[in-house]
Amino acid sequence: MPELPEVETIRRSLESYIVGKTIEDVQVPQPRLRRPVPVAELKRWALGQRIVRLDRRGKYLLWHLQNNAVVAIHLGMSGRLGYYTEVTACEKHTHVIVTFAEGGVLHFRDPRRFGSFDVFEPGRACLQQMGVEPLSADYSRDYFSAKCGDSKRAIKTLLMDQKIVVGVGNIYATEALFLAGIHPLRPGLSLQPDEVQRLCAAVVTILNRAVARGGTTLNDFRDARGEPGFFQMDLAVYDQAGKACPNCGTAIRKIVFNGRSAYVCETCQQ
DNA sequence: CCTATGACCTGAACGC
DNA sequence: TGCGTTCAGGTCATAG
Repeated sequence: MPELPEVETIRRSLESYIVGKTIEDVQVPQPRLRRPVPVAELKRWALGQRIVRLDRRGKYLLWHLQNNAVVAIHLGMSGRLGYYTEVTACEKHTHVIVTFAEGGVLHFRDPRRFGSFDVFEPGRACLQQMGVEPLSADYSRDYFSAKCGDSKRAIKTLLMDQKIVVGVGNIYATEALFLAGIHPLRPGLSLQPDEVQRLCAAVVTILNRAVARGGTTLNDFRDARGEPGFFQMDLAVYDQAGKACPNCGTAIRKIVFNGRSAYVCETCQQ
């Protein structure tokens, strides 16, 4: 489900509930996820530890513990974190339950099991293969050009490649390409310098807007408190097949490649 | 190395 | 009502 803005929204809402708290218990009623939840390691490194900081890296949520271990959570397509002040009955597809000494419990649910819930022991580097953060100073036209300027891959595929830039998924790649006026199927090497510039700027604009609005409410996105996002109004093209392009009125077309849907205004995006 | 494809899962929405 | 089909915000392994 979530891309960078959704994970960031969850991070912000969860932060106030669990930073400074001590992990008293970890239960794993269903360890099967993308990778099995490492139950023994998780208990070994997390039990009794205080959470000192919540961070986000791409689509991962990171819990930095007092002993320098890191809990890394990916929500896949359908992952949810639910915070409750009282002990609460375990819903279907609940994989991990974390209980805090100061009160409060957190449930991780993921029906499709594309998510993950891992722990990295103190000092062990994690998530080394990931690209730059699009909302950081590392992300520039020059960086993107260097990574994509020689590639024949479709620009939308490049935008979604987490080894290049993290956090951008199908919705925001689609929206950024529309805002930049660039066709999703264009090979990376075909983009002119001004187009790369426009695209990088569009990614930043779209992500900042989405973060400011608390993520996208397409189907069932909720933050850790169960509040819906507020972004539903201006998805210009994503999931808008047949509707009028907000710029020119041309019908938005759905195209499928790399096993994913993309939406495009064939007039505005060349 | 690069690229494309299917596998991994469940559930919601839709057509008949 | 129910059954079958299609599709979904993401990675990952493997084949060419």
